[in-house]
Amino acid sequence: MKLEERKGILKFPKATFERLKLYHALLTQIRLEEKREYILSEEIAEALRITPEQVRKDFSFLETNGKPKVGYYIPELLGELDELFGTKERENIIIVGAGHLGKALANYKGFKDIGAQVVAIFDNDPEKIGQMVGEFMILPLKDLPRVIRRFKVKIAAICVPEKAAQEVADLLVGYGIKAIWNFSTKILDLPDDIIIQNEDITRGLLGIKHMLAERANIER
Amino acid sequence: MKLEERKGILKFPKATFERLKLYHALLTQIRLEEKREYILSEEIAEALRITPEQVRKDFSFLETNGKPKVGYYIPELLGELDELFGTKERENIIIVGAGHLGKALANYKGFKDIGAQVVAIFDNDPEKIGQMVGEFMILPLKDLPRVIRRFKVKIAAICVPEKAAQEVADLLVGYGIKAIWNFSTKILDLPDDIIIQNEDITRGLLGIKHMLAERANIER
DNA sequence: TCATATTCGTGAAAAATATCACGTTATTCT
DNA sequence: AGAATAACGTGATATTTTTCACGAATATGA
Repeated sequence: MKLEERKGILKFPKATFERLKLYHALLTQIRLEEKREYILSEEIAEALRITPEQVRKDFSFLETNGKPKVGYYIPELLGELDELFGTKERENIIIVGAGHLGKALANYKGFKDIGAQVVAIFDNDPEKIGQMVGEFMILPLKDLPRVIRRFKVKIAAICVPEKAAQEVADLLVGYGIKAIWNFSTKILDLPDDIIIQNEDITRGLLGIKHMLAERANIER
Repeated sequence: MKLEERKGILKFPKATFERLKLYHALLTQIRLEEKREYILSEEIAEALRITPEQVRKDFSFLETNGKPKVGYYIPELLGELDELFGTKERENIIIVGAGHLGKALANYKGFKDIGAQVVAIFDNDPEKIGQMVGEFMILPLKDLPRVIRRFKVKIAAICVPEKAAQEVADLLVGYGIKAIWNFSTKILDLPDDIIIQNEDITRGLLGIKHMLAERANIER
């Protein structure tokens, strides 16, 4: 294990970091839905289908401590995770592509829980430009530079068809975008210093199919 | 390393399996867009931001061999991956929730590339029932049992608001659904034998925010 | 044809991650 | 208050995954 503490910022194992996101989501939900104060590692583990040991080990990288027989104090734990993920620091994002997917994103209400805020949605279809999506008016691509500058946007969600994705990504990078949140299935070719997060949903489906097939095999 | 070969079915390391999905997506794209026959591990690695050694190691679990100085023969490689993922065996899926997200899924054309097929979309809003989404008419939830039986549906995509997700999931499981493809942010509580694939997009955004913050730190 | 330059294939080593085991601590019950 | 019990914290161990290093194979060009 090779952890570094640099300028007070704890570094987590990558795998732990991934699970911290899950804990954050779970705890955020519990806080909204239930009026409970404490949660056991066992309960978290069951909800996320992992082991309690894993949960406790992950939390050992945090400051928050649990109490034997009682569990972790949810407000404290969630507070630390919020801090860690910077949910208080707002990051502005733009959406390119106002199809169903782009509209779904534009209407999503959960961004504020993770410190994000949609500031505009774009499309190049003259029919769509000017229409409203929730609180946003669909803007033409030529407005991209202005909006990116005005709102200091670093993150852009790409919701255009596969054929157009690379072109749009290049455009965005040209305008100074630092991270591409890619909802198209196209595997983008971009400079190394540009962050790419692919949300290609078909991967999840392949996983499901494989598990179903595996299960069918075992049962026979 | 502890691999098993059981009834002719090779078991892969889990991490390798995840990357095989990426190779499959990349090669599928290349076959459609370009007219090339061979690809180097180096090229694959660059596109996916991993190392060529990793690619070659992963492929070492497959039958397909590459040729030094030439690379891997794309049709053979893709053929083996298609076989592995069962893209020829069609799995029927239903969509519950005809909001923007459900509609986006219903209109997605890439399912056939991975051996899946949407057969119906459902909603409980009387306003929406009967409307068309692409080629599908939105059906009421009471039709669920009939459709599930008729099309032998094992996979259901949940595209309803967070508040309704658990209830819908329970309903689906009651009707015999085996795998839940969860597009809501709700962390579902379901029997262990039900496969759950969460597509909660906010996790990806947390990752982006973290990388941006990390980068800003390094640069200072 | 032979030398050279690439690129593949894959054991071996290193690194990362998960599991185990058990001491510690907080609560509950008598 | 003291004993019993349940759950946390974490070093040690086991497993998984990645990286390294180098021999083998293939194309290219003199």
